[in-house]
Amino acid sequence: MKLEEHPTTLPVPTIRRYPIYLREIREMIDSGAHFVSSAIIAKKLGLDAVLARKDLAMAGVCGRPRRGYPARDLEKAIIKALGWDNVTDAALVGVGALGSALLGYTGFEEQNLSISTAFDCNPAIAGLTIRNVKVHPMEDMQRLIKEHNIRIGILTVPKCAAQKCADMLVKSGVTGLWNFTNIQLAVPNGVVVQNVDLAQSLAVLSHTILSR
Amino acid sequence: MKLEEHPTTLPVPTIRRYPIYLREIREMIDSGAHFVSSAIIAKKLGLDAVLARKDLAMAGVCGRPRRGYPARDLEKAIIKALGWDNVTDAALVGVGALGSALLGYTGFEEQNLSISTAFDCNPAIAGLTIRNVKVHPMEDMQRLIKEHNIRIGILTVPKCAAQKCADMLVKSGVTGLWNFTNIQLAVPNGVVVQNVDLAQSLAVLSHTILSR
DNA sequence: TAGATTGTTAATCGATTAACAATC
DNA sequence: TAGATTGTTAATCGATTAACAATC
Repeated sequence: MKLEEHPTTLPVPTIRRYPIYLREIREMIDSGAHFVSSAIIAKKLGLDAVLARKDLAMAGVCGRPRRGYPARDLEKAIIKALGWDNVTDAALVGVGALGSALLGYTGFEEQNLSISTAFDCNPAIAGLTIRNVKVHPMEDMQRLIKEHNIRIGILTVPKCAAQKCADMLVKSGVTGLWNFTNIQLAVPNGVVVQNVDLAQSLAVLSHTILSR
Repeated sequence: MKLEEHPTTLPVPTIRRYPIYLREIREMIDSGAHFVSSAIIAKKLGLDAVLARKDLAMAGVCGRPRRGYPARDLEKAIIKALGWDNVTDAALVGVGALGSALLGYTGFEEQNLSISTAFDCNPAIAGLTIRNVKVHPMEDMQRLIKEHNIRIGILTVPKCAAQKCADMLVKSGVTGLWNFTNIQLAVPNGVVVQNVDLAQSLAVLSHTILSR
């Protein structure tokens, strides 16, 4: 009988809370804490303490009664669970306003994400260096993605180009797509798509304002 | 006994799917459809047909056996449920790279959101007109937000300024904050905060790639 | 009519919360 | 020791899915 090779899949809600815990834990470490308790973290984040405790337990770190969890270990465990323990190289396609903003965003260091390569079909843009990242023509995609062993493709192209660019990225070998367009992408099995859809977020905001 | 004045609160997962249904329905209307069925919509979006049917039912539109739902009515009902039937004016604070990108994003028309005013504390930026929106100094916030009856504040400032700007927006009278910073904002009761946290989205993507 | 579709009611599933024992 | 905290087990809650009746 073969053992499970892959790490266990955690519940999506838990995964979504991990980056928030992570920030909090890091902040506490920075202010000198060696142990952090679920109660304090939960309070700061407005969550139930039991929920936080369960989430943290899933990262595989044991806490100590009266003390809490060892801060560094917890930090490392969460980073590991998210796959943020090594630098992940990503390629961004579509260097428009949003694409440039993402290229210049320094916050991705927190996630060990490095947008090392960018592509644009506009010959006036390809060739430029935007925010320290060189923009390449689409023809070079397959070669560069293989060369740099890039796993994640970031889609910041106009709607109409989205599926075509997704296809190119997949063909070049990326296994994850971070989709900032509003298109429902079709991808082969084994490729993961994560959509960032501002309309969904705004919908919750507007509806909540409305029904208050 | 007093009747409930506010529209019923719908489940958040349903609300988050509404913009996706809306796009699909609009597309079908554009291609001449007068009726749309839950089965077809669900198939296109990769959802269960019963789920789509329940979601659509919550918008309050009755479908007809063998036909489906009247497309226009359904469109209107969803728009209404989201509060997108009238233009909502929003103010954006922090005209950096992300702020500018949002100012220039044409997709908000779909949601009837108009970012009509922007603010920046940098005197080199305040006074400029960026992507057709005039940027004002922070001192003018309270006056302008009241004058234009602005309900939503969009926060695209650096971390360190986030809470202070949120306070100013709330003081000026906005009831909803669309928070693009990674800070956990503290707001008084009655003010709604919706966070757009890329780290959460990336966490799901990285973890899913990892555990595949 | 037959069959596609809606609408409703019940069952399942998973996440959150509650209760409480264990430990330092 | 007393009390704060973790960890576990059970209960609750809500969303999704399944089963099936109603309708055109």
